[in-house]
Amino acid sequence: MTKSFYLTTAIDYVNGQPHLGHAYEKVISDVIARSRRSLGQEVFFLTGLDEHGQKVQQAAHNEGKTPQAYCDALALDWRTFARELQLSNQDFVRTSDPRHKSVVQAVLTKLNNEGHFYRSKYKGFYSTRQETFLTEKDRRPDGSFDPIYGDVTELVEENYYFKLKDHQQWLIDTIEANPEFIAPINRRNEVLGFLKNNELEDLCITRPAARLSWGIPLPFDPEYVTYVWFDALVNYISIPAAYGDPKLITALPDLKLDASTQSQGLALWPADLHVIGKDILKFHAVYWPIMLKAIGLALPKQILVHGWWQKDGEKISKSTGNIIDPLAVINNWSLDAFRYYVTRELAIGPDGNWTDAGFAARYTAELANGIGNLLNRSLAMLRSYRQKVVPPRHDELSHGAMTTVATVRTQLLNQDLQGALQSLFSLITTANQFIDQTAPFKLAKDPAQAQRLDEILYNLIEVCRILAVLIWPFLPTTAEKIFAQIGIVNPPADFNLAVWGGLPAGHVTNDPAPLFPRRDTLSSPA
RNA sequence: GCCAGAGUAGCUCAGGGGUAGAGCAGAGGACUCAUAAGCCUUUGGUCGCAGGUUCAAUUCCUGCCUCUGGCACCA
Repeated sequence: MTKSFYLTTAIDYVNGQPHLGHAYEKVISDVIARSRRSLGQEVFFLTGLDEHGQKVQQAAHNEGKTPQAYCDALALDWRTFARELQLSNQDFVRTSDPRHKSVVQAVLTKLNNEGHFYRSKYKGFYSTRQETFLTEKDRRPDGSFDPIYGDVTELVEENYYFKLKDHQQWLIDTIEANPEFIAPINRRNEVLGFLKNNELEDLCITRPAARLSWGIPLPFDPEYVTYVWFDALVNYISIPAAYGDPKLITALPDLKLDASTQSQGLALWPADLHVIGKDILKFHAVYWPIMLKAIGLALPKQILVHGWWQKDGEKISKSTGNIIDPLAVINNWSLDAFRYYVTRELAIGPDGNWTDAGFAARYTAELANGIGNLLNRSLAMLRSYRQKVVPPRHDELSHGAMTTVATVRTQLLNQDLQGALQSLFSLITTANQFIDQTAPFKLAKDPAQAQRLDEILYNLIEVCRILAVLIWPFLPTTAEKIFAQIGIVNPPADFNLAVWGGLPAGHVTNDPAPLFPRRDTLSSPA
């Protein structure tokens, strides 16, 4: 079986409801997944939830639920959210899944047997009320701890540690030898700078089950559960293992799995892309590669780090109330408008700034007046002048269109989603200029110009058809609507359709209908 | 505090030793197929501040100011 393009999102921690940051990461990942599929690759797109830990245990307790029941309820919301975003994920992992737990335990068993762990004592200040250790940073200027922590006592706790330290130089060498491993480049420099200027400390990988019961028990010491690293990060390999990826079956020979899914033998690992936020870069660029090396697995091809959103130039925060509810935006403006704004507004990497005015401006200028109006005027002219029948093929805009197609292809393969949208819209401008220069509405008044009018109309409809194919990974519903209006039955989900001349003479289109109705028109009384 | 990066048109940003660029916003115009859309033209800048190197600096160097990111909690 040939290896699929395997991409993942971060798995989100289930305390609370999904917000713009979650939606953003999932949408850009989905666009990448759809792009690769359109370009002919098999794709496995994974997203999911991180469910263990103190906060969830506490929140469940407060609601009088078991942690599992609490997570089950929230997981439903998050799956619904994924559907609302039209994510094309193949699976949805939850860290409380038995299939995930068994992989985590197999990993822990293997690394323990091979001497990657040791026990050690940690002495620190412990807040019983918050059930957490405090650090020097938690002290107030006078040296005391904030009363919210209650009684703070010095406590000694024994835990398991993973030997990170030994692999520091290897990691530096690996990152330097693989320039693509961390993108964008400034994030790579950040990691290298950190690794060269600091000595790694070994990683504490457990919590005593006595104070954190909602976790995965260590197979070799039931007094402990594994802490976040060997739980959440492992999701990236636990799902491939569940589908019987031979690389994982070999690396984890003691793993017992569900035979029905395992028999599929999907070839997924190594991941081609981990899409993450900048806040979890260290875990993915430092801990995870070393964990994989210890397990005996290849590293992912690339870690793609995106930025955060601000609103009106300020940090998004619930307390100040400047929040964006993605579902409200989707209900108000349509899913495709949301997907368009977040992919078009910024490149993957820098922080973005959400403004309602900017959103409305892009909607009107680019979606309604841009792609929507081009399709509308092209189909309207074909209807008026040729009774919706496509004339014989003509190639006047072919060269420009094919140049755009080639550029977009390269940009999609480089995950340059913003650039691809910009390229695609330049073709819209070209087509609008073409209409202006050739003035088909004038030619229509002169029967002697019938052939020239045919030529122009063919070029316009064909450009619209190609635009639908190019835009499908970003705006799947819109692309399908364009095809439907042109009267094409097959889906626009295949990049190979973006070849000039695909529209046959004599084809009959449907009637035009606005793809993105102008909002000012909508809201004004008739 | 330490380590990076950035300050260029109203906004978002590109560029780079020799007449400052794009998109959007603003202004004007010709048209009418279209969602009053589209097209053409066009106004805006001491290129953060102060020095230095150079025939020539927005670009290179130094200092300063401001902002952002990282310095192991958090999409």
